[in-house]
Amino acid sequence: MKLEILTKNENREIEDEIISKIRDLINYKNLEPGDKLPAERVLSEKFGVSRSSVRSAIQKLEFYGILYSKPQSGTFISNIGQIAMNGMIEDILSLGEHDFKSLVETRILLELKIVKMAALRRTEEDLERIRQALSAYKVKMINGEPCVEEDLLFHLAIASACKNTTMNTLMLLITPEIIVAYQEDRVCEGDVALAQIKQHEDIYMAIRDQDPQLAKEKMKLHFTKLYDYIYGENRKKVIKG
Amino acid sequence: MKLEILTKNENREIEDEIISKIRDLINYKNLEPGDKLPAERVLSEKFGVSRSSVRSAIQKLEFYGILYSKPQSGTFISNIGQIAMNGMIEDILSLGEHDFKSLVETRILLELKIVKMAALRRTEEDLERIRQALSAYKVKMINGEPCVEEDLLFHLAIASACKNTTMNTLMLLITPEIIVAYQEDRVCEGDVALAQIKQHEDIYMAIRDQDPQLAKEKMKLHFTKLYDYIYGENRKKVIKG
DNA sequence: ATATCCAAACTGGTTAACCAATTTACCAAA
DNA sequence: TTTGGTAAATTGGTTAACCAGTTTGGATAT
Repeated sequence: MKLEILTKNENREIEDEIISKIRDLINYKNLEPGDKLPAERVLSEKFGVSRSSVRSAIQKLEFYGILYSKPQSGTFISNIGQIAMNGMIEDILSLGEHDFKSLVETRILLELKIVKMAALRRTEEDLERIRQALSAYKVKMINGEPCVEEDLLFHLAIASACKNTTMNTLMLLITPEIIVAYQEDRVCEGDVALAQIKQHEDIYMAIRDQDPQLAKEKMKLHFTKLYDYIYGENRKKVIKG
Repeated sequence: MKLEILTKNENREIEDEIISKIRDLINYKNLEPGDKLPAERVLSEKFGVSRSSVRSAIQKLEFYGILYSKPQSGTFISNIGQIAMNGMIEDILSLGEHDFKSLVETRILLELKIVKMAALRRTEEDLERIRQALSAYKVKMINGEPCVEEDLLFHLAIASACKNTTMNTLMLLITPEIIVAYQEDRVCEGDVALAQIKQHEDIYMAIRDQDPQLAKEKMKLHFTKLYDYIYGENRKKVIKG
């Protein structure tokens, strides 16, 4: 277990080091957007690392849109300026794990917007999918079983209905971390369970009726509860009041 | 060029197909969170694809938090339930490129929140970084040079100051696409340039004075201009009025 | 002098062999 | 039966060889 962390850190450090070296190379050689990076083999030799390490570093920069690779041709610098590139690489290097508070803050921000858009743009298929997710959630909830997954699936179904590809992707990205953070089998009981179900049903009905403002209000209500749970007294296994 | 697209599509299709097969395998074998996936070699043979293809698919699922790999041990299913996993994989498979409108919508949503948080939490170092970005932006702007990069660096500096790791990461993710979409060398002239600079300065000063509400207002002003530019008449190379 | 063409070198992508660490299975000793 | 240790098998990660296009540079014909 300890080793795993070490390995990950090591790998990360190696990857980041290569990224840093690539940045230095671009700066030193004054490469501009569209210019070709040295070949992977050359870089691996110059940096004294394996070619696959270089490749993984390049792929990461490619993912962030800073580089792009053309097969049988080379790797090129994207059409963003040198200054912007430097700043972004610095940010990429310095970004670490997400703290739970920032995750929840972001989720709330996203979903208050998403639910409005979903209310306006949802199709019948979206509605049916949301309804099914809600149904699965209710079953678990009533039986007193853990239902974090079903809860978040409900919200993901809404995100899918909002027809904003970017926001949907971002929700997909941050959702797993939230699920894991919640994973300790938290359940609700009695009145609270019923209240939670009602909140979800209210959201669903607002979307069904295509009332964006009401949907946002109901989502806000849903989140005030969540906010209390996050920032309130120490987290409890069972919410009773 | 055509080939590049084909190659990418092909790759993507292969990767998605493998992801789909992995999902089916998990469902068929009823694997639960924490269970170990078959070894990469086994999967590559079973699916009739190369091991590196399996690896890239696994890495993608790892990025989305659905799987995690332990060196010399195996690949395991993350601590999210089977139902949630299935829904998320379906979403991942269906998500494509981001349309420009959704990118801008998301950016605006994020930044209106970010700028408030930045005003509250910025350190002196953050402020200095923002100031420098603003300075670089002004120089280009006054000289009538393209300054999209400097503009977005200014905004990224603000994002970095908001101290929300998740939002900062998301900004880093969506920013390059925006830059590229804007890249056609757009410049402002005369009064418009001065107005743009003033908008930025207003935002900077609000952050400096730690006035979140004012910062948000100024950012909103900045974005109404942007919104017009996006949704208004056909995009122009030079904004004059 | 210029345009055309072809082969050799170079490219990123792919495949297969290799490595070190971990897990597993088994056997001997208590 | 339980325990300890050891060696073989299995793992994800790494490296090196290979492949199919692309680019390039110069030889050749016009």
